[in-house]
This record gives sequence, structure tokens and C-alpha cells, in this order.
Amino acid sequence: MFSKTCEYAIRAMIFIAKRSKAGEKAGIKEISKEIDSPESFIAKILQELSRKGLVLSTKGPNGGFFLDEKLLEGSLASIVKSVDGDKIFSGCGLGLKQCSEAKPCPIHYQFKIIREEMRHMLEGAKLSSFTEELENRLTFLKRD
Amino acid sequence: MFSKTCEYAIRAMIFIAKRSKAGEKAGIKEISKEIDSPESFIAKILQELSRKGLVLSTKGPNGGFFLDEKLLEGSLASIVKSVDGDKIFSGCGLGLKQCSEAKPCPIHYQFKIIREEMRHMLEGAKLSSFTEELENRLTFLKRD
DNA sequence: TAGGAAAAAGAGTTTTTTGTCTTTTATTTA
DNA sequence: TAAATAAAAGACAAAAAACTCTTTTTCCTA
Repeated sequence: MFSKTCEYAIRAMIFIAKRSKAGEKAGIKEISKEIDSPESFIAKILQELSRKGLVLSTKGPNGGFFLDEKLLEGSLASIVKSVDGDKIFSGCGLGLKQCSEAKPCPIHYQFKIIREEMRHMLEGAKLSSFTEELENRLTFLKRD
Repeated sequence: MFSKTCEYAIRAMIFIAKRSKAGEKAGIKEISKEIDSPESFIAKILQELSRKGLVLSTKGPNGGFFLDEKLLEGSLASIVKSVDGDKIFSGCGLGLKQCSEAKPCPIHYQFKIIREEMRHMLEGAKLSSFTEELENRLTFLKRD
């Protein structure tokens, strides 16, 4: 569904959201441990998300990644778009370059419905909305 | 969503279904032309599907790929499962190895709904059901 | 102001996916 | 039965994705 890069990105961002709500920054080591991802890989990924403004960071002692009030209201959809592009929201299910209402592939309409639901779901999924369940250990970011 | 291999596989199988309904076999050259795919690549893919019994083939002059009555009733779901495995139907949206009702990831329940719809849609999509629209040029397998 | 901590930057490696090419095997038909 | 046709088989190649390592920059604190 999503690339591995994107999966790590989402998990990391949800974790950073949790720490940010607690008023803390999250370091690479902590993040990679908590979401069970390769350390330098998630570093690379967050570097890129930071460059794009989806997450904030500071260097040096006490540095790390964090989200402000506005970024906490960001959605999973914006992460997915940023990392994987919007192929998943608008691409053809059968990989046709030109697939549209005018020239649909055989599963165009059925797929469109599912894609729209996916988009709706991910756009509604704000980073801030996951912290409580995580905190209460009702949901998880690794097998733990 | 699907791998390129899987996209080609579905397109090829839908085309073969169309030819089979017309009582004809489809050769690699014809298939690759009609679905706009690399010739030797789709050959490889069909070889594998043939090995798995999802499509029939014969060698030599007048040879090619075709589907019998039973295979024509096969679904896109079985092609997807055969090529990409069932990760798309049952895998975790965030890539967790262990993600279940007991230990769900933060988007487990929302994703489950979408995955189930996808499964339902693909299981209901029989190969035989696409030929008429294709024939009438209401749907397409390439940009044409 | 020096030492250490932590992210940024960027080059490099490995693995997987995608795609190609050549040879072999099976079938048909002249 | 020889020639032609078409898929099967398998080795190979290129591109993309996943992942690692080293150096640099920035910032904090003693």
C-alpha cells in the first residue's frame, strides 16, 4: 500500500506527536527504538520531512524533532503525499497513465470509490488524534 | 497499490479473457501490444501464472494463452494474491509485523474497513465480466 | 570557549523490482 | 520429416527502493 519509507514516516510522526504533546522533543535514537526502524534510515526520512516543513527540529544538546500546535493538526494524508506522492489517491489501479472518466480502465469506478475513502480517512486522521490511545496502550507503534 | 508486475498481470488476463470469449488464443506479441507492456516481461509473468494454473497455454503455431469456462470465472483477487501475495488484503497499513485486534496499530480499524472493501471488490470482479465493456470501447487496457 | 551532543548532508551499499536476451522445448503444417 | 512458430526456461542487466556510514554543521553547557 505505502512504501516502507512512508510507513516509517507515519509511525515516527505519530510518536513525535505524542512526545510533543508532552512538551518534549524526540531524538533519532529514541524514535528508532520506539517505532522499531533502522536508525539512520528514519534519520534520513525525518530530515526530508523537516526540509518540507512537516516536522520541526533543532540540533545540539536537548535537540530533536517536535511538532508545534499547527503541525499537530496535520494529517496522515499530507505525510503520505509528501513521501509517496499522490499516486495512491489518484493513480490508476491498473497502472494506466491515462485513466479517467473519459477513458476509464475496467476497474476505474470501483477503484475510485476505494481511493476516495482512503483519502477521506487519511485526511481526517490528524496526528494529534492518536496520542491518547497510544498513551493508554490501546494502540501500538511496534510489536513491543 | 499493486506492483507493476501485478498491474500487467491483471491487464493481460482481462485481455486474454476477451479473446477467449471470442474463442481465440492470445499470443505474447498481441498481448503486449494491446496492454502496452514490455514483451518479455509479460511473457515471464504469464509463464508464472500458467505454472500456477490461472491461465492455460499451448506452444507452437496457433499456440498462445487462453482461459476455459472455469478460469473465466476467476476473480482479480486471485491474480493479486498469486502475484503480490495477500499483504494488501491483510497486512498492516503501517507495516507492523504484529498488528491485530489484540495489538492494533493506530489506524488498524479504519484500514481494516478499506482493506475489506478492496477484497470484496476484487473478489467480485470476475475476468468474464469485463469483456463486454471492453468490446464496446467503454473501457480500455491502454491509452490506445 | 572548548567539548560534547544531536541533526544535516551526502556518498556509498545492498536488496528488490523491473525488464531483457538467448537458448530450449513443444507443436503445427507444408 | 524439416521448417516455422510460439511458449518455457533461465541467466543476465538496469533501475529503484531500502538501508548504512562518515563527515559537517549547529547548538548547548560546563
